[in-house]
Amino acid sequence: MARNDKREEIVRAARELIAENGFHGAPMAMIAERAGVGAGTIYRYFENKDVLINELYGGIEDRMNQIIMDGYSTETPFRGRFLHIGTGLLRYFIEHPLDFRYLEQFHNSPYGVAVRRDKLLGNREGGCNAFKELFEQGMAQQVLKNFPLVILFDLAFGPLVTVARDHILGFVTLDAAMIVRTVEACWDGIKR
Amino acid sequence: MARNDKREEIVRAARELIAENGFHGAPMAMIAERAGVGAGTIYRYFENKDVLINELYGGIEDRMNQIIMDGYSTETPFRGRFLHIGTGLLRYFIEHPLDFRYLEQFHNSPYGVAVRRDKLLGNREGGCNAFKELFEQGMAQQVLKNFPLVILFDLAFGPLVTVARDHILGFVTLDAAMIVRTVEACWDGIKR
Amino acid sequence: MARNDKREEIVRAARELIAENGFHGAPMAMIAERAGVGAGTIYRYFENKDVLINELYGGIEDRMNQIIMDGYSTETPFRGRFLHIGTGLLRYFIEHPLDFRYLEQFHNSPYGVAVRRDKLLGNREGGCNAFKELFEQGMAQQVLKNFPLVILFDLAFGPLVTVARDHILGFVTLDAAMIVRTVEACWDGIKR
Amino acid sequence: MARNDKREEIVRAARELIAENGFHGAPMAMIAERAGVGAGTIYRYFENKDVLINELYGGIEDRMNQIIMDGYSTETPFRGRFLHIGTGLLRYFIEHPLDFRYLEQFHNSPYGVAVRRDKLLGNREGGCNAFKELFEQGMAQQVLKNFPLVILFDLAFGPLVTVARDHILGFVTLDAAMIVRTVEACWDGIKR
DNA sequence: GATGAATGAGCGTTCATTCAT
DNA sequence: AATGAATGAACGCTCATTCAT
Repeated sequence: MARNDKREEIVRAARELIAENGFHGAPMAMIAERAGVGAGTIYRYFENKDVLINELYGGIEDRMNQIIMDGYSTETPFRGRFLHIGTGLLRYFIEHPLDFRYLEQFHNSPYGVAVRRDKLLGNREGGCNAFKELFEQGMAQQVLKNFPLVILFDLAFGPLVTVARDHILGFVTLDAAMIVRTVEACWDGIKR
Repeated sequence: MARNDKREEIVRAARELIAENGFHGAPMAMIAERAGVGAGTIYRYFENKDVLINELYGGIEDRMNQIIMDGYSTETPFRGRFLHIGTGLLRYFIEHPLDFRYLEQFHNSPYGVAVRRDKLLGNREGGCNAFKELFEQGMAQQVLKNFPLVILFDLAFGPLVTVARDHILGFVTLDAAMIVRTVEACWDGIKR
Repeated sequence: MARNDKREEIVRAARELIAENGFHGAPMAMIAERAGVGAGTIYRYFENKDVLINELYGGIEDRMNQIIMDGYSTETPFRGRFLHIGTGLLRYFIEHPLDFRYLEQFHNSPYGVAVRRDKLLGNREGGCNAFKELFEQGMAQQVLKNFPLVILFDLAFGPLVTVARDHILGFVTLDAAMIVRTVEACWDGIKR
Repeated sequence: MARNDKREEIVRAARELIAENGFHGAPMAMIAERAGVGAGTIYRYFENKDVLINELYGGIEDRMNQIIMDGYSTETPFRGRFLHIGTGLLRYFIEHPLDFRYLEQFHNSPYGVAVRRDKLLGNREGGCNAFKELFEQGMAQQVLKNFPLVILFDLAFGPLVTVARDHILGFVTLDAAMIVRTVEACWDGIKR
């Protein structure tokens, strides 16, 4: 197995196990076994479990941003841009429940807080920046309600995450139309 | 220390530690130490850690419901009733950050999922029933958008939780006015 | 409850629980509960658990000896005397399975060894002395095989204990006739 | 230390401690210490304490059966066959006092009862089957007293176990001649 | 570089014993 | 005298991490 393959297997195994069982349900030995490598090998690629968890997070976020931002254009009117990102996000969650579960586990840990702080301070790249720009422009042009940026994020993101969770847990089933309607409702919440 | 004081100390210590560090970061021995009791003493009041966690949750929920529902009247128009509950909830979260953090930890665990399922099925008492009634009536009277109840919950609750978290983590600071404006924005999201 | 009643209740509860569940399955708190007394009360009557266990043993042995030796006469010929004691013993075991189980638990512990040592050295009273006398006389009069006393004990007692255990565990069912035949077989083993 | 050595050390330490102090007197940490390994290491070789206890038992039984049955021939007359097995057993006990004490502890536990049940039902291999065959044939050919098989076992085994215990505890000392005479006495007990 | 056996601190929990009431 | 709440050492077991091979 080539070096990169090995790393990839470790990442895949860790994501699966953590998403399925939480951080507690994913001991390093189990990750190693599922990845088909030795337990010690993981430590050649990741300094320790925390680092693995953080890198895993970054990988998911990157892939998610890429998919969401595909076809995104700053030429589109505000509402369309919001719907693009919002539905993209919600669709990604639903189509990648393992990633979603992982993100939830992650955000509910000390690291999650640190990462979120960096994001809000703009220290991190990603689709969030598109959101940030969108919201700042939207407020400047009086299309959006005048709120601290963080709250605008929460009004827009909050329901999407919660809805995705309920879909994945089986409390409700979202089809394409419902996804759109849900994101439209979020828009109603933030638009002036 | 009287018997009830001791129990209260255990509950306080557990809530603090779990809120601050999560379930993993709150070993029974540490809870006992912070409560100023012996490790075995906890088991006189709670059969095991799971029971402690669940009772803690129940206590928080009860207190929260009581405060939120105080002054609530089904005579008030829909919007007013929603604002009453929504601002009550958000205010409670902000004024009881430990409770809020605890609830977050709890809902991100297998127990949390089970509890949420019961709630949705109406098997549990509490403020949620008021919400449920409000939403069902609101939809029936065409005041609210027509959505599955679960999604309506998410559109209304999701942002409040997210906003509360950001306030508590210090990413934004909510004053009384901002609390109201935030809940009003949530109303805009669900109203027809 | 009078003092002696209380002591008796503790003894009864302890015997039952230890016989049923072994020493591990009989915590002091459980004994206290079944006896209907406070946990600390036991320590007014018995210095600690070990003392309780030992006194319990003595009580069982005393009662057993009394029953077994009832009607025993040194006038009877050797064989009859052996059958009297042997069948008495086996019958007692079968009719008092709790006592038997207790004795087994007890003998399989450090205390059991000490007690057995005392017995063989003649430091303890009881039915054993009758056995001892019987065996010593029997050997002197060439009715019994010439063996160290200890071995004669073992040849005579060993099967009775084992048979009783198997009866109580349900591996075999002994009726009155079988009891006699079993003890007769033991006699065949030791007689010259 | 090689892998097999380590396993062997754990087995040795466990057998010693359990034989000397019983199951309660042999905590896993103590076994590990005496074996010269870390506490967690034991769990690489044995799933849990119960498994360790059972495997230990199986190992002892296997070795014992092999030694006892060495040179055993179904051509030999009944008495000779019984003496072969009986003296083999007693000699094994005396020469392997740790094994003997271990077996006693084991049989006085829930597992021991289950194992004995299996043996009686013939679900287990080993020297017992030779005994069983011997007894059944012996009864059929009227050489042995007519007893339920279980009782015949007890009459033959019971004294051997008891004698071995007394020898090991130092209450009596058996030499080769005394071993033979003891087993002969057992034969007298079961022969017609 | 890769391995996986070995480690030991730390977990949740039990229970004989004490002592304030 | 009697209580039973409180204790904390000790248990079986897990798992992130190390290091000899």
